[in-house]
Amino acid sequence: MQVVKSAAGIQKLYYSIGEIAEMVGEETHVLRFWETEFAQLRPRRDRAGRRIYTLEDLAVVQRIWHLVKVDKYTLEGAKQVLARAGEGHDRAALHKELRRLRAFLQNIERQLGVNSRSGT
Amino acid sequence: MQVVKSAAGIQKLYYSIGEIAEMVGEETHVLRFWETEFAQLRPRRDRAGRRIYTLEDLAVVQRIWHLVKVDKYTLEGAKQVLARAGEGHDRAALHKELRRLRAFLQNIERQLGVNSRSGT
DNA sequence: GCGAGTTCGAATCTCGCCGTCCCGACCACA
DNA sequence: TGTGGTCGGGACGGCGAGATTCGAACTCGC
Repeated sequence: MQVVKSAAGIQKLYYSIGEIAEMVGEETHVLRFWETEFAQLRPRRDRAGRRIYTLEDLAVVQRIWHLVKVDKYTLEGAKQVLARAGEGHDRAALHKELRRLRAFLQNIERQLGVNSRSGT
Repeated sequence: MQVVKSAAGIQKLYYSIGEIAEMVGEETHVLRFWETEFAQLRPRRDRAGRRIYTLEDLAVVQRIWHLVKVDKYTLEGAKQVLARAGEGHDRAALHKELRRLRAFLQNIERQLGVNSRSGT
């Protein structure tokens, strides 16, 4: 707890590997290992070469943690998911995709309404 | 290819473990192993005690195969997914969930439209 | 009814993913 | 100046997910 002191309610800017490790309930060496595996996890360093994690970095760690420990993907599988999530940063494409999805859901809903038999 | 002979275009009723294995590109021993792991995969047996797979069994095998080999879940993860997929057969609940989802998507879309700055 | 092929279950073996452990060195700060 | 966190690297380890092996049973074409 040394990088940026936080007065009441003020968010810290950076966190050490030990703090992050504790937050997600893993050991520091696991975080270091994940760092060798996930291109998305590349915290900056301070002048002494030590990792400094932003809240964004924390989010990435938590994402990985969830994929691996809760969903139970292999690391390879988690990489795939993250890589895929990294796409689609185009706003127009997102819009389009959302519209498509909504139409799709609406369609399902319609079919559920009309077809009252539970055909196999 | 011995259980039920298929004339042109007629679907067979049952498939042997060897046939199923070939269809999904795995060895028979893998299917036997998966059977010990997945409660959903319990093909019936013929009088001699040999497995006979229906198309439904095939679908389960393919589902597992996709989860493990494409999505790259661990077996444990694939089990979770399958178990979860087994729930939610209630039509009303589905309706509700669909409506919730549509509203959710609509909301995202609205925010995308309004907020033109790429925050964070 | 014979040989070739498939399947059976159980036991044993293998391999590599995913960490663990250990190390000496560095750095901060009290 | 000593205590504690962090650094990277290399050796080590458990175990998840198959692979292999076995003798025995069954089926099929002939």
